[in-house]
Amino acid sequence: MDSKKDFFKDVFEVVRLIPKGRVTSYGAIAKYLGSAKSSRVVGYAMNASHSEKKHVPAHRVVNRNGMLTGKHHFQSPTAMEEALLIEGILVKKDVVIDFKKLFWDPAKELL
DNA sequence: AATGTGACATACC
DNA sequence: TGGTATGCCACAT
Repeated sequence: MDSKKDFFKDVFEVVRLIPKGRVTSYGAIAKYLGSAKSSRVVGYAMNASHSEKKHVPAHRVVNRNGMLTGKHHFQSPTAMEEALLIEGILVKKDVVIDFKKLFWDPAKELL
């Protein structure tokens, strides 16, 4: 209540904690924050990440399907794939390969 | 101020 | 098996 962006701030923090070469899902973050049903807000936070002064690796966040649904919101529609590929994450048809293996669950990793 | 929309997820039909 | 409906919260108009 201090700030309406409290949720956003938490999301950004978690996203920044995502290790290189790993990916996570909106629902995982939302759940970690305590609101699994607020997954939409997580996605919205990514959209607001542009307002954040610090860089937020939003490219490491994908939907539950492992699909790069938000790549269109990046600087370039290919920036997300490129960024992921640079980190060693293979992307095919806008879908993260071995997403299940590369999946980084904050609720478990940050436990 | 109120309504609508959205980078999702889950449930139900 | 897939489309529809609802929940969640913040932002845009």
